[in-house]
This record gives sequence, structure tokens and C-alpha cells, in this order.
Amino acid sequence: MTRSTPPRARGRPGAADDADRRARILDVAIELFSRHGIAATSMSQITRAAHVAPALLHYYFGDRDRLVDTLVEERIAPAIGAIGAAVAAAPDAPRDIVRVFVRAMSEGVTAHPWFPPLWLREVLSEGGLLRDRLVGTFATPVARGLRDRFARAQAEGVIDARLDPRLLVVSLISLTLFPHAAAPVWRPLLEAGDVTSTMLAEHTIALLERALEPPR
Amino acid sequence: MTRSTPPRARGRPGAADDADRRARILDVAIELFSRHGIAATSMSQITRAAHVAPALLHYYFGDRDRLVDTLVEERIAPAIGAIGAAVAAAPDAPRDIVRVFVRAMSEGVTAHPWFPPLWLREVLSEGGLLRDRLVGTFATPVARGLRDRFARAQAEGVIDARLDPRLLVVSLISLTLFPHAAAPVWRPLLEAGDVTSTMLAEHTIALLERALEPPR
DNA sequence: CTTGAAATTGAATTGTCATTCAATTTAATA
DNA sequence: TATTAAATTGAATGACAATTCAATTTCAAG
Repeated sequence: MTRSTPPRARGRPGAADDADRRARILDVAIELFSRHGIAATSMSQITRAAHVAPALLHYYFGDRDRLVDTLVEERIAPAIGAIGAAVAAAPDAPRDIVRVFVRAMSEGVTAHPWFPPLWLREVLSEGGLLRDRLVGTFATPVARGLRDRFARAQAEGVIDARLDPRLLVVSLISLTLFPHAAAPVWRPLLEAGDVTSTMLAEHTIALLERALEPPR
Repeated sequence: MTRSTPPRARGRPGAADDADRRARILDVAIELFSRHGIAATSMSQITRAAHVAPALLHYYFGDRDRLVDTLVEERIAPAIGAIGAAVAAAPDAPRDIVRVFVRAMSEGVTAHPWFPPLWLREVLSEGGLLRDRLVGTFATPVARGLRDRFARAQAEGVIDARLDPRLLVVSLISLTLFPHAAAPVWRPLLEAGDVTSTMLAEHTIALLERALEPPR
């Protein structure tokens, strides 16, 4: 493998040279973390992909751990915040909650494709390196809010009594996050190259709306 | 960190000493791979957890790659095979397919808790190290079989016309695999410590059966 | 202009990892 | 019992990773 960019000269680069290396390092890092997992991605891999010297990472971020902290603050937290805000603003009818959540997730994921794999690996899988940093602050209020609203709707008789409101939250997240993360596998496998993000969202909404209805 | 077992003497151990190290290495390896990801797990971590010398791994399995191959052959393939067989034997009615699949998955996962995280990370996530080894041989026939049976049922009018049979397969897998892998997160978060594997399965079956029904 | 701060690099350091190898001990076979 | 095969280890090797540091270059402020 030959180096694709010529080795840069030492010293501070000229202004027009190639702007905002810091942002590019963060982009490359979150991409690699999402693709290969945080623990499996070395600093060297990041520097190679971003075409910078290893020492630059340490100049900007200190060490590995603080690089991860920075990504959480500057990239991941805002992305989750947007989804949480959309759901919080939704009306109380279960159909509306479902529709708003699915669409918000669909849009968020389109804007940030690194999100589903990263969440699967680093939050949900046991031993995930982001679990502690994200669950308490970000996931808990959204999930509990959904649970409480489903429970209230069920008490009013607008949700099938056989369903558990807590598990409904799990089902909802399963149906939105998982298909996106798994798309590279099922798309070719099920000959579903034509399925767009929107089609997926509408399928999910149709499925859930029907599932929630109480019988008769 | 002090060594928890005293360093073993060199040479072949006595028969009663501590049997079947090879099997124990495989157990430990699949557990660690499931918890931390394959790429993120070092041979040394495995040897430390299994209380054997690093060289023993190479004696039994050659190198890292062949250790993974061995795990696929001896542990993962049989586990998937059992689920595939159950589904293949199910009757053609969508309700039956769903019920058999969900229950088979639930039982398989109870017997092999390493399965969901490993599948999520190493098969479904982009860059997963098991994708190529598992998708073609194992996942494809099961997934396409399900799709075709759903499509036929839909043509006969027993499945809601708004649902896409291909995405139904995705939904089905999402609803079975994901909740198990994510359980360590949602259980405390949603105060669902009382939810058993069976309750989860029955919730999922109820949800899907209702969702499949054509309206009116 | 001069000077100091910012951005960037190559090289050095220290640790860990995968893999190999010879030595050692026990089991199985003849 | 003698001999060979199997199972296991400690130690050595070479690659690569994380981190530090001094040197270099450019920008910004005076």
C-alpha cells in the first residue's frame, strides 16, 4: 500500500492548504469507530485515514479516551438530542408517537449513517464503550417517556391489552434502529435494492399502527 | 491484578487435573468475542481468561483466523442450524411461521447467550468479521424462505397488503434478535427486571400476529 | 519587522500482541 | 519397560500501537 498523499512538510500549513483538520479527524474517527468498533480502531488507523501525523491526534485531543469524549459531545449528543426533541413534541396518541418517532429516526439516520452501527455496538452490546456515557443522560428520559405514554394510552383502551408498554418501547426501537444497521446485509440478500429509507419507515409505521389497535 | 490460578507446571497435565482445555478455550473465546468484539479481543485476553499459556492457542488452532474458523464450525453453525430447521418444519400459515420462529429464536438465545451480540456486531454491522462466513451459507436460505412464504400468504390475502414481505423478514429478525442483545440496557432502564424470555416471546408474537392481519 | 503562539511533523520510548520454538511432562503403545 | 506421541509451558522475536517531545513552519499581534 503506497501512501496516497505525499508526506506533508513539517510545520504549520498555509491557510488555503487544507482547512479544518480537527473536524476531519472527528469525521474519520466516528466513521471508523462505527465500522470497526471503538476498541478495534487504533489511533494509527485514524491518522492514516485522515492523512495526518499520529502526534496531531494527541495535540488536539490528548489521548484516546478524550477523543471519544469529544466525539460524544460534538457529534453524538447533538444527533440524539434532535430525535429526543422531535418525540417530546409529538401529540399523545400512540399512532402519532409511533409516526413521529419512526420518521425522526429515519431522518436522523439518513443524516448520520454512522449512528445505527455505533449504537448497536457501543451502547447495546454488553461491554460497549459508550453505554455508560450515553444511556443515563440521553436514552433514559426518551425511553421512559415513551413507556409512560404507551401505558397511559393502554389504560384508556387505545392499545391492545396483551402488549407490555415497556416491551413496546423495545419493539419500537428494535424496528427502527436494527433495520438500518443491518441494511448492508438484507438489501442484497432479499433483493431489496429498491427499498428506500422512506419505504422502510412507512412499512414500519403501518406494521406498528396495526399492531397497537385493540381487537374489534 | 494478581494471577488467580498458580502458574501451572510445564508439560502434559495429569488426566484428572482439569479436563478438556480445548473446549474451555472455545467457550472463553466465544464469550469474549461476543462481549468485546472479535477484532477487539486479543489472544492474550483469551489465554488469560482461560488460564492457559498463549502458546496453547497456537498449538490447538494455529493462528487467530483459524480459531475463528473453528468457532464458526463447532459452535455457531450448529446453533443457527437448529433455528433454521425449526422454521423449515413450520406450517405455512403466517401465524405459525411467526410463532415457530420467535419461539425457536427465544430458545436458541437462552441456550447460547453469546449469539445475539455476536450476530449484531460481527454479521450485521458493516465490517463485521463473520459476515462473509455466515450470511451466504446460513442466513440466505432461511431469510429467502421466509420472504417467499410471506409473499405467498400475502397473495392469498391473509397478510395486510401494505406490508412488504421482504421488510417483514427484516422486522421479524429485528424483533427477535435486537431485544435480546439490548436486554442489559433496557431491563434496568425500563424497570423490566421481571420480564422473562417467555414473556418477551409472547409479546412479540402478539404484536406480529395482530400486525399481519389484513384490516377488516 | 519582530516575536510569540498555533499547528504540524518525524523520531524516540515504552508497552503489548501474535507467533514461533525448544524444553518438559504425562499418556499411550509396543 | 522402552519409546513415541500428545499436551503444555516459558522465553524469544518482530510488528505495531499509544504516547511524548523537540524541531519546524506559518499566522497574528505588537
